Parts: sequence; structure tokens; C-alpha cells
Amino acid sequence: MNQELVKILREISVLLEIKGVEFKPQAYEKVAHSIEMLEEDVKEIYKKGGIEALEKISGVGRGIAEKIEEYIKEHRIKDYLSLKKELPVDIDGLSVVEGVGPKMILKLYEELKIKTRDQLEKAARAGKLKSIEGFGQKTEENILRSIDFLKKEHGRFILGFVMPEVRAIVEKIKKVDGVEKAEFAGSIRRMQETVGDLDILVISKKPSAVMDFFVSMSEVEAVYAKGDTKSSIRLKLGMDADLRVLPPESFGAALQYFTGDKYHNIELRQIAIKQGYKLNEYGLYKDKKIMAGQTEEEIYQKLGFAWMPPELRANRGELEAARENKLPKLIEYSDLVGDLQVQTDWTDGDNSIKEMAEAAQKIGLKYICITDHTKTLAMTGGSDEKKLLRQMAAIDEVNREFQGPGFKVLKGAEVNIMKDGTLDIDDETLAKLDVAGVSVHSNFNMSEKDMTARIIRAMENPNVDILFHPTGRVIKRREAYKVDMDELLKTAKRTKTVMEIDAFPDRLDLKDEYIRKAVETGVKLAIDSDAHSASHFQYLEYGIAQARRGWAEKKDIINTKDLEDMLKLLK
DNA sequence: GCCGTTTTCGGCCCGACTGTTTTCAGTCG
Repeated sequence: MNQELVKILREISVLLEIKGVEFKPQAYEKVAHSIEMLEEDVKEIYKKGGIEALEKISGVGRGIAEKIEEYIKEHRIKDYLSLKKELPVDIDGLSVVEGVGPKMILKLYEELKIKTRDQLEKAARAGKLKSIEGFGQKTEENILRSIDFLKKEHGRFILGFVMPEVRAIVEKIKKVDGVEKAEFAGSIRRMQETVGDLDILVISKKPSAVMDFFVSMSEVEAVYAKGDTKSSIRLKLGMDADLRVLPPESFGAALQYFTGDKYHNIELRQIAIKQGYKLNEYGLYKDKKIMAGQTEEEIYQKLGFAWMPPELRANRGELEAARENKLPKLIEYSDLVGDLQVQTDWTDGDNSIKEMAEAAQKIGLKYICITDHTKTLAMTGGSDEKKLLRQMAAIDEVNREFQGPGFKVLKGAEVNIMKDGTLDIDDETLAKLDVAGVSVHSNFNMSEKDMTARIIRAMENPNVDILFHPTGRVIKRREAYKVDMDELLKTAKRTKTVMEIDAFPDRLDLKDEYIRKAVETGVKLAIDSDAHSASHFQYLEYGIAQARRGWAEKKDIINTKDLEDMLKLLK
């Protein structure tokens, strides 16, 4: 229900903006965002607490609450339908095109009866857009370029897959003559699952040298704009990048501003206004006098907050917590000492047990658990009981070679949860493993009720230690299966089952909000790389980022503990 | 349409750049 409603509220927002209505568009947009972030279904909220409960959702007042009620009861919103009748266009599809906003949507419809992105593309290819007043050659080209991109990439990039290039570019810019400082901001600094573009902030005595370098890097595919303080490019990897040169006294303000997120910033600026300040990307001002701006710390401090890590900035309570000095002491990127999901060439991994162990040791881990697939995942050559026993002996052999307390390879498996919640490995064999992980790899399309019951049954098995990648999604490829996460977390708490944060860049389940819920519930978590190759241990970083965005501390994550202590936390 | 350390009316985040136009509206982040 939530996603349908979000889409409708967003459309109402744009439709009102097209009509030139003031302030209401922001009100609807704000509610759309609140509902998007919501864990609970609005239908459930309404069922439990009626219209008053709906009004408790951030940004929802009586008016919108009644519209939500109308949608729940009658599956339509009258006002929305009449707005839609006035302007029957695919708002969603058109507004994701870069440069196309409410006013342009209206003109496109009035002049050329364009309703969909396909029609927009055809009109642009036929050169018809130029005929509209206020549209020119450039507008047409930009629209086409954006449409091509949407087709190719769906607009977002998976953080872990673009991060190496991002870091390399920033390092290169740091070396340009005159550059004193260069940092990336935006969703990348916040370590979001997916990122839209790259923002780089620079202090330099020679701005033009930085701009010249930036637009002529080998990674650049196209240059959109080049100015004294800002340049914009498209990278060959498909992502857009902006670079801004700033005066040192504004660097912190700009870093804060461009890191976001948007909702964190709106909140912070409103707080600044209430205290008699004005906050923008150049600094914190009182009566045109700059009061802070060189660092983020001094800006937050002047406004009465502790500095907070970018991963927390989402206006989900972090400002309040920072004011009361109740910010969580987040798990650090150096805190992991083990990895509990590792595949090898015994099934679908690239490397041997020994090679994986060596790679893990090299990046500073003290133990890994080998968790190859089991027999019903036939395409990977999954293990049956016999093969598992043979692998256990092979692991003993590798451990003998390591000799000494420095590093240990544990025996585990990623056991399939069958349709009825039973496992495809017998209990006797499971009991012999150090760590038994379970996961769903088949029948993704069950009802929420059946899927929840299926997974709970598996968690109740006393040999099962960890639920691997608990929602089964693959970002940009496969939706999460339907499951009642509240029930799973309750079951995890009751049965002492650990929930996994899968660090593989396009998995990253649990999601941040579920992590936060797990932490609040007292459920223990493990951050695992799900490595299928020796190079994949580097992905642990993205799992840690995910944990940080879910407010998790070191104590919540079992593989921050030394081997003995970690094993005590398993069933 | 929402909301309250400006509290039930009167505000609502803010600045840069583009494209097209000749002084600025629209879009974006």
C-alpha cells in the first residue's frame, strides 16, 4: 500500500505545482517522503489507530489523513483523479528526465500533447521540441541524453561498484597544483546503498587549474558546464560528477550542505533560523556576519549539536540525539575481526579454502567461516551431508597449515530453507558445523504469511545460528520477497538467531531501518562479505556502512568479537 | 496543507547554473 500511496502523493505534489498552487506541493512531497521511509504499512496503522494514528505520521495533518483514509477505504482519491483529469500525463515517467520539471511538463502537454516518456523521446528525436517557445536545441539534446541514460542505468549506481573509481578521482585531484583539500560529499559520503552522482569539494589557490584538470581527466565522457567555482561532467562509467572550488572559510559549510541528506539539511536550516542564524553552503551567518563555516564541527556546535557521522544524516532522529548527546557510538570501519559467510570453489566460489583464508588474513581478519551452498542449489554443485563432512576434513587440514592462534577457518554452510521451512541438510550434520547459516534460494513468490512461517520454522531449529541475507533482494535486479520482518526479528530474539547484514554491494540486506529495529529489539547481527572470490573481502566496508546507517554499535555485531566470544553468542 | 521556542495565523530552505531570453524563469541539489 505504501508505495502506491507515495506515487500518488508525489503526483499530486507535481500536479499542484503545475497549477501554480503555492506551498501545498511541498506539503504533499514531505508526506510522500515520510511514507516512503515508513516501516509499517499505512493500512495497518489505520487499522490500529484510525485517522488519528495517520496524523501522527510526520507531515500528515487532517487534510492528507482524510485522503489516505479515502484511499484505504475506496482505493481512490477523488481530488487526485480530478487533478489527473485536467492533466492526464505520466508525471512520474516524465519528471525523472533530467531538466524536465512541472512547468515543462505542462508546456509539453499543451503544445504537443505529450503524455509519456516515449512520446517525449519521439518528439525530441523528430526535432519537434524546438518549436515550443522557450525550448531550444540544447534543451532537446539534454532531454534525449537523459532518456538514453535512464534506459541504460535506471539512474542510480551501486555504491560498492563505483567507489573505487570515485576514490581514485579524488586522489588525483588532491595532487593537482594548488589544491589544498579535496573531498567527496553527497550520497557517496553518506554511504548510501545506491548513489546518484558524485560531488567533489575542493580548496585551491588556483581554481582554474583544478577545473582544467577535472574536465580533461581520462574518465570524462562529456562536459556539461565549466565555470570558475563549479564544473559538471559525465563520467564514462555513466555517473555525473560536480566539482566545486570553495574558499577555506566556507569548506565545512559546503561539506555539510552537499553531504545532506536534503531532509537533514532542511531541518538544520530551520533550526538555524529559529536561533537567529542563516545557514547556507557558505557558512552560518548572523546579521550577515559569518559565525562558522570552516569545519562541519563548528557549525553543528554553534547550533547546539555534536558532530554526527554522515551515515546518520537522514533526519531520522539524529539531530535530536546529537543535541542530547545520545548519538550511538557507531561500529567503526576497523572493528570487524571475522567474516561468517564465505564461498569457495567447493561450490560457486572462485578460490580454494586456503586462498580465501589467506586473503582474509591479509586484510586483518582473525577468522572466517566457510559456508558453501547445499545440495538443493544444484546449479552451484551444493554439498550434501557426505560432501560437507569431506569439506570439514579439508578445513582441518588448512587450519593445521596455519598453525597457531593467529587465524582460524571455521566450518559452516549456507543451508537452503525448503518451501516448508525444513532444511536440506540433516540435523546430525548441522550439529557438527561451527556455524550453520540458512537462507531462501527458491520459491520467492510465496505470500508474506507463508514466507514468514517458512523462515521462522528454520530459525527455530536449534542448530541454525544465522539467517543469511534475510530479505533476498538484489538491488536493481530482484525485489525482496514478502516477509514480515517484525515477526522475524521477534523470532530472532526468542531463538537467539543472528541476523545477517550481507555486505555484498548489490545485496545489503538487512536494510538500514531493519537494522535499527534489530538493534532496538536486542537482536544480534553479523556483517558478512558473502565473498565468492578472494577480492570480495573488501566489500565488508559496505556492510559496515549499512550497519552504521542502521545505528548499530560494535556490541551489536557478533563478528567484532574474538573467536571464543563470538562462538559463545551462537546457539 | 502543515505547523508551533514567532503557537491557531502567517509563514513555509536556499543559491547556482542553464538556456533562452534581453533581465529571468525553471530546474536542480
